[in-house]
Amino acid sequence: MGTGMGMDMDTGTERDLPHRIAAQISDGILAGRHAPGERLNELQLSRELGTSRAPVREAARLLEAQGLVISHPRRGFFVRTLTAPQLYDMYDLRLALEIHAAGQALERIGEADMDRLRHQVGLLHGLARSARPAEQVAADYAFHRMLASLSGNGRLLKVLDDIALDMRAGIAVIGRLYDDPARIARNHDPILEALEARDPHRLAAALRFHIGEARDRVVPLFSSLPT
Amino acid sequence: MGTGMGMDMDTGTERDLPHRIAAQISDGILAGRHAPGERLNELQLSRELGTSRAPVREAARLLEAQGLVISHPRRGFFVRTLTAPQLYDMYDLRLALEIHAAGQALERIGEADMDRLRHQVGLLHGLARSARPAEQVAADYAFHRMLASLSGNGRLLKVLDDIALDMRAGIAVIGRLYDDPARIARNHDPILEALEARDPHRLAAALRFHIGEARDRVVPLFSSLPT
DNA sequence: TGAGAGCCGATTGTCGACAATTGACAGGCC
DNA sequence: GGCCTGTCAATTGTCGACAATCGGCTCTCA
Repeated sequence: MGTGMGMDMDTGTERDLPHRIAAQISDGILAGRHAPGERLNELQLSRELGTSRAPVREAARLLEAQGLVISHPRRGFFVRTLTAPQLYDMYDLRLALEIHAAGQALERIGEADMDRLRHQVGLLHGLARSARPAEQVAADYAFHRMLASLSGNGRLLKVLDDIALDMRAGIAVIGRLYDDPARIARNHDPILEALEARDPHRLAAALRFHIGEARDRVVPLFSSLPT
Repeated sequence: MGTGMGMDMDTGTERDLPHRIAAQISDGILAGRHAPGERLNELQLSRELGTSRAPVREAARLLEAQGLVISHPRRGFFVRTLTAPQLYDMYDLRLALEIHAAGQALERIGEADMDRLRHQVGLLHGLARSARPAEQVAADYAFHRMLASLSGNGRLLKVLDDIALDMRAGIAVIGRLYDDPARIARNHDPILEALEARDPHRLAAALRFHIGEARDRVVPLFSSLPT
């Protein structure tokens, strides 16, 4: 088993200005401050950030290669719009990656890791009644990311991170994704059980069910968007 | 099944200057003109390309997000160096993705597609005696990409493309990868047979064997590099 | 009234310049 | 002799400016 890097892909170094700007724009997109399809005005952004346009453009290039932003030559940078098939593809890809990652994780996982996973699922259950969608999404994502990181495959984790970011950006327009938090929390129990039983088959099935359900719930909802 | 885009992810539009520069740098890395770990001198590159440094920096950002290049703040951009575990991770990821993609492709594949796949494998066999490694690699890659594109998942194809580029860049230092072209060509036959038989299990096994073999051959070779 | 040509403000793409930082080199001190 | 320090060329990071281009608007004409 290979381990390209630890679970924290963070380099630890202070980040570049273009990277910080890219993070700012990312956050802006995720927070809904920039709607999908919206044009990113370089001059306006640079003024808001107190810099010139050059670092902003570099940040936009980072986001472009990451898939969050698309550049139309001579027109500028635009927040990427997601089509339903693209969203479906991302769920499909996530499914394949997470199942594979979980399988790998099974062979590397320790008791301390199991504890953290259990804790995370417990957190999910606790949040189920809190009616704070943002925290639920975060906790859900944290669990999946934790599991993926236990695969030891840093590249896989990076791909999943990119997908997660892209998905969250694209479906930020849908406010209420977590229509039944308790059910979603419960969907994580079989995953946990399969992990404890070290049963790769059940693990794959549980993930397939959970992610497949999310896909079948979100994609149709997304398809029937106003615009 | 979703289809985010066709098999040609090319936008069709004329490319940006930064994109063209990024392609140039990519090619330079793949051709071995830029060794892994080497610093990319912005001024020199811009002069060679007849532009200023701004588009070069944007190109470097594109490559950075893609993983081909890494930026050390205040130090510049460097061609990414690959470690053996990272290379292993890429093979592992490729394995998971290609198996998944092939499974999806099974349900969408037509007779015309099968013909093209057959043709490609035939080409591989023909090239096995040609002693032209570059063309063999290209033909091999073309087959795998074709199969992956038949999954209909554009995002998956993009990830595989990124990995392939990254891998080829990292192992460009190893000249002779195709020590036994005939054997590698033969490894594609079971894949083709499984496809014709519409047998997902055999298909997965054939891919696992083929890619796993490549991994077990390349990674140790890479580990024992001079520097 | 509707369509088309032409103008105009706004925005992008690129450039050259300048300040800040880095790594290397030479020189001095212990 | 080896290590530390100060200087210096080379390079990066950022900026403001300028030309090119785009989309929208208005004006004109049938």
